[in-house]
Amino acid sequence: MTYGNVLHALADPTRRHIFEALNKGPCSVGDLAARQPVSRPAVSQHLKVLMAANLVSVQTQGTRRLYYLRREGLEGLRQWLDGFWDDALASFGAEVARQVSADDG
Amino acid sequence: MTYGNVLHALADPTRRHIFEALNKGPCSVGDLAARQPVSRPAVSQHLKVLMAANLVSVQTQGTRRLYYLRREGLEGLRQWLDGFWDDALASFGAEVARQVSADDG
DNA sequence: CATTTCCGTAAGTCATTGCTTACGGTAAGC
DNA sequence: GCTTACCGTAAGCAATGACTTACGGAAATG
Repeated sequence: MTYGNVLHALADPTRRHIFEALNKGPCSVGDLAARQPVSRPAVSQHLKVLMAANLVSVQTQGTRRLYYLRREGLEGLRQWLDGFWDDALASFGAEVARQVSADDG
Repeated sequence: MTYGNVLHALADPTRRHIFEALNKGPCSVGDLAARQPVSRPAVSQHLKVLMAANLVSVQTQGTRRLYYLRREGLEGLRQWLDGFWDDALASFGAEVARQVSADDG
């Protein structure tokens, strides 16, 4: 479920651009929007989705709101991905795959 | 770009279910649809998307079409994820983050 | 206190998309 | 050859979503 939100959040290209931009360091919403081909409210809405996925966080600084990246938010997705290379699952999958390829030869 | 397709493909819950089901071994479209709350054509369309993302592949076997998982399709996404923990980027990000937290204390 | 800056949210629009039913096409069985 | 099983695609529909403009609120500036 947690990696579901992450996948959904990172599936959008604009959201990925914002996320990658924040990887270079914290940034305000206005500066973030200036480097995107979309309006500032659009960026704000995207940040809301990234927040819900625990991929970014905020820190108010005067009138500005500095968003920064949260790499921990990627952990769930990473672990889910690693699961596909799990030894037990891989060996089982390989065995079934061998049965399939057996029809070929 | 390649991980973009993967993220898009895996963002849909039904597609994830299909993908995870194929992780247990190859399966036909009908059997796949029997375990999903959607119709068979829907599964077929989802498989088309997974194919475009190089996440699955097919092998015709009589009238049946056995779909199987392709773990290589996840490599691009995995590498993209690993990039966020890259030493250089991380140190740079940490430095900027330190500047932000400097305002706090 | 009035103004400016920076931002989040509401409302509305248009494209995307996930789903369905209907159809056509290929391979096995009699 | 006809039927049956299995599947991909087309067409249509309802829902989601990404974007815009308009508005209102909070903090620095004078």
